[in-house]
Amino acid sequence: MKISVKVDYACRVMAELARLHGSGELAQIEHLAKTEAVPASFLAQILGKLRTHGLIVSRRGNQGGFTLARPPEEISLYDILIAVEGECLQRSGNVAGRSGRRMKQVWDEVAAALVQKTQSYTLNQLATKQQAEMYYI
Amino acid sequence: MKISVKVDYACRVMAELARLHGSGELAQIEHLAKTEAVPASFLAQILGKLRTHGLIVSRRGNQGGFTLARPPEEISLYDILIAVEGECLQRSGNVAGRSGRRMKQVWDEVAAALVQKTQSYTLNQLATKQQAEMYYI
DNA sequence: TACCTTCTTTTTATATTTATAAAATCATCG
DNA sequence: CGATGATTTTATAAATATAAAAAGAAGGTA
Repeated sequence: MKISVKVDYACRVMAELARLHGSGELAQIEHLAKTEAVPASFLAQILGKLRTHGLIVSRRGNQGGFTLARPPEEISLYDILIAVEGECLQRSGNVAGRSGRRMKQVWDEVAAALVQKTQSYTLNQLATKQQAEMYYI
Repeated sequence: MKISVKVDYACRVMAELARLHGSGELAQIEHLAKTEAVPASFLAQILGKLRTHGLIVSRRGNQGGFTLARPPEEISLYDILIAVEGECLQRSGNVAGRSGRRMKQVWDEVAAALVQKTQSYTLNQLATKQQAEMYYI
């Protein structure tokens, strides 16, 4: 029940892509890695996930790079979570013992609350402009 | 962002302790392990955490065992989470890059929602009586 | 066509966490 | 004292997270 570095990286990079959205230019891995302080090699894998889940599109070759597949307001924090981690608040255990069933019920309700909360954040809320020049390394 | 087997075990065992609460008898590891289908040796460590965090009390020796430190309605799902896992929805990463600060803000808000939700469940809600005889192994 | 750029995929490596087990030790009761 | 049962310590297998690198594919340009 922790937020992995990976999913945090993914969100930061998506926020940067949101800032660049509309300019018509593609962002390259190198740029994203620099501005969001993410290891480039790790980022390549993360972008792969985001792409296969349809959140971003890519183009190879000269002037290639990445851009959002949809407008920022149509991509939620939840979408990113699912793309990078699969289901959120999944139970690894099985339903056993006297309280197994009831606990599953409870976990499902807690998970539902989390889903609702994360769906309420969209990329344009994450990509605030005023922090565009503030780096914290 | 997964629910670990460990914390699920902890909750199930606490639910069973809640059912036994008030009878004046202590529950032994062996009993808890059986009725909630938890490996006994693993359970010993989990009970240790619950004990050092003040959720349960124990007595050694003959007729020893465990019991809740407070009435079931004063112990929440959140209390168990903290005891077994430490902070909930902690970020493992650091605050870096153009979006680092903003993302931390967002994660904190999401975490707050989760805290509120888990605090709303207390042990007497988890330990439903009607399932007392229903085993799912 | 040749070449360069940039994404894409795969492989490999390491560190950390998770889940489990077992053994040794300590406390308490009768 | 001796049996019982909690407590602590240690070990370890497996999974996961994080990271780096290399080989491969695609697109654009000279």
